[in-house]
Amino acid sequence: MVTLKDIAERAGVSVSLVSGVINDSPYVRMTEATKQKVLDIIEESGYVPNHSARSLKFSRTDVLAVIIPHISDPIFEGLLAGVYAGAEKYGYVVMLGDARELVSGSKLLERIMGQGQVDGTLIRHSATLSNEVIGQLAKRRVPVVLMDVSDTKDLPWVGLDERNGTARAARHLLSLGHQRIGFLGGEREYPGTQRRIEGVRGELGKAGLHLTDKDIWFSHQEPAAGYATMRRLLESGDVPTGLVVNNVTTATGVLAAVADAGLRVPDDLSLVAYLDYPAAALVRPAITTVDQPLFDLGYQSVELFERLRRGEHCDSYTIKSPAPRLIKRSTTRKVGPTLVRRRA
Amino acid sequence: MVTLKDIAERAGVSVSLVSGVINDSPYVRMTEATKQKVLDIIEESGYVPNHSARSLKFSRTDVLAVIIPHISDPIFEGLLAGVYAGAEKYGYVVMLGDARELVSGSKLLERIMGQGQVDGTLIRHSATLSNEVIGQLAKRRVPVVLMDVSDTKDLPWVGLDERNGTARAARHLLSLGHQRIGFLGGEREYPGTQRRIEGVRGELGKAGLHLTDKDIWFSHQEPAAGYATMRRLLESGDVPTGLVVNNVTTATGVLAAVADAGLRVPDDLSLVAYLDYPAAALVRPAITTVDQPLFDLGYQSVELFERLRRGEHCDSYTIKSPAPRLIKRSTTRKVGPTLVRRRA
DNA sequence: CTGAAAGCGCTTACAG
DNA sequence: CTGAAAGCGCTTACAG
Repeated sequence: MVTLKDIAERAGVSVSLVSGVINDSPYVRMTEATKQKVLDIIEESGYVPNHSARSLKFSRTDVLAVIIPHISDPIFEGLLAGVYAGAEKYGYVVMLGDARELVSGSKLLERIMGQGQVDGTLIRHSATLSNEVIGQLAKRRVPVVLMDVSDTKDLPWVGLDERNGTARAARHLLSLGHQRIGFLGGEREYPGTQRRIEGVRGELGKAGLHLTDKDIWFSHQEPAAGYATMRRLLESGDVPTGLVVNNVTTATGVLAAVADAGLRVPDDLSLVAYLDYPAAALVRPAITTVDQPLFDLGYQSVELFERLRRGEHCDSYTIKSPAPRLIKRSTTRKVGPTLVRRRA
Repeated sequence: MVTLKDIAERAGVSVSLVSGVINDSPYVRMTEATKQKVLDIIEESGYVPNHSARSLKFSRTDVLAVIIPHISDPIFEGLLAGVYAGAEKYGYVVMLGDARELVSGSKLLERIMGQGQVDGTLIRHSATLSNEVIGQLAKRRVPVVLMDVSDTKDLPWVGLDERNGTARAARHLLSLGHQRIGFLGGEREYPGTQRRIEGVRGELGKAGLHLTDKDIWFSHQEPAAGYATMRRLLESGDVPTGLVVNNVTTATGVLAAVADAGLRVPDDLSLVAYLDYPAAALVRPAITTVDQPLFDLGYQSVELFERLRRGEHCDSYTIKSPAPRLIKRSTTRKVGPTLVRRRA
């Protein structure tokens, strides 16, 4: 391996001189000629500074750990794109981890908790992640930011306007004449779920309607869980005409369950999914969704992290703009004759 | 930050002694009592060795860079699970990168190419990744392994039995009476695509049939690309009765295009997708797929990497077992009357 | 304008 | 059985 020392020898100068040219250090001065000579030798030898040595010197690793509930869930694509963009901007490389891997004794946790391995951690909170782990992280020397609204006072966070998001979904259903609207999806323990339910409840309240407990169906996020939950809902025999599903990933399973029951969307049931991703437009029926600025969430989380890291004081906050946007596709329609007949 | 020196002082011993107990070094001996005392102090002080310092000393980082064409594509879920499992086994943490980020000048490339930043790189080859980048990587000091069959002699690889995989798909269609079978998906420049086409072609050949060039439709992998390509196929007015789609992700878009054209799957067109993921069972119609051992591919790639890293000689190879497995769901059926009528 | 030295936190032969 | 010293590759005040 070629080192600074090698370059210095080949150039006939001292190592500090070489280090100086690499870092454009104001402390070390040199003639333009020697600088160029050193640069040429670096170029031809393919020298790259040893990163571990710099890490040790500066106690910074330039790696940012990013934990999300489920790596391969396409719902996180936008979020990750934002995180990667922010990371690139500030010179970080991201170490992506699955929350399910973040358990006691795992290498991942060890690394994140250890010293000198990562400069900080961004976490998309989820029910998968125990409060114990969160608590441990909060005690770390390096910043941890939650990419999610949170009830924790210990950790800084940036979140989406969840209430407004599901309220937007409910409003759409209401405008289509739906009077009985249910909520399906989300884990009960997850703080975001409560806010999403409140969003629907609040909107129904304005219309003089109610979201009753029996119309709330908690569910894990995977399509298979959505399928199973929707099946139970259907078997209960007491089905709302409109459904706010949290979230698109879950919705694909929900749609399959409806189809298997011989019901049609949107003729027999209208459905709007909270959160959007491109594939929602490419299933049939295409899913009506509420789009939220997930890219911004990722990007701004890195920004917040960076400020924290520089010792600036930062408050947690909710991204209010752009506001949640309804994307009308094909899973919602006016409460119509088919439905009425069926329910009669 | 608490260091080795701090621990040594608190325990009243030398730093080498402390280092010795941490690493169970055979060079440094101590009484059971002092060992326990040191261990207690480490415990109570929450000391964790500085990773950068160890990296510098051992010139190893314990991080493995893993590059895939598209981070959020669920098709890679199994592959990643295998990689993560292997990484955990050998004590690596993974730095996941998107091939689309791996461009000249990016932090990601810089890190992967640099020294002392990663111990090696696993790459899922793709058309996205230029040969130039691959070439640069091949020159690196640290091992690079391709998680894919490849034509490169420069880089070690482990791959799937692509030919046999698509042959299995074609065989299924043939057994259902399909006589004209097309291939849709994959990028022309990607070596795997050629093998997949050969798989279909070979199987048709055995049945005395042909895969003509006009029944081969290249496409990018995203659903939207599958949609656009299928649309063009449909507009050509000359549609096969059976289609092998490469791969499931693309297939979701293909199915939407078929639905939008007012055609039904499998009544008007049978479709089998190459490669499987759980969500394929949770769309309607559920997609008939050919499952391949993607987890094994990821896991074994780490194994190969590890052996390489230890200086052992390793040949590239194709995973033949378990053999590709057909998962019959709802996108294929016998060439039937509907189809005949339509084509008449 | 340039070089020698100390130090980041660790490990490991070596001397006592 | 235990400690002092050198060294991994780098950067940065400091002395010349």
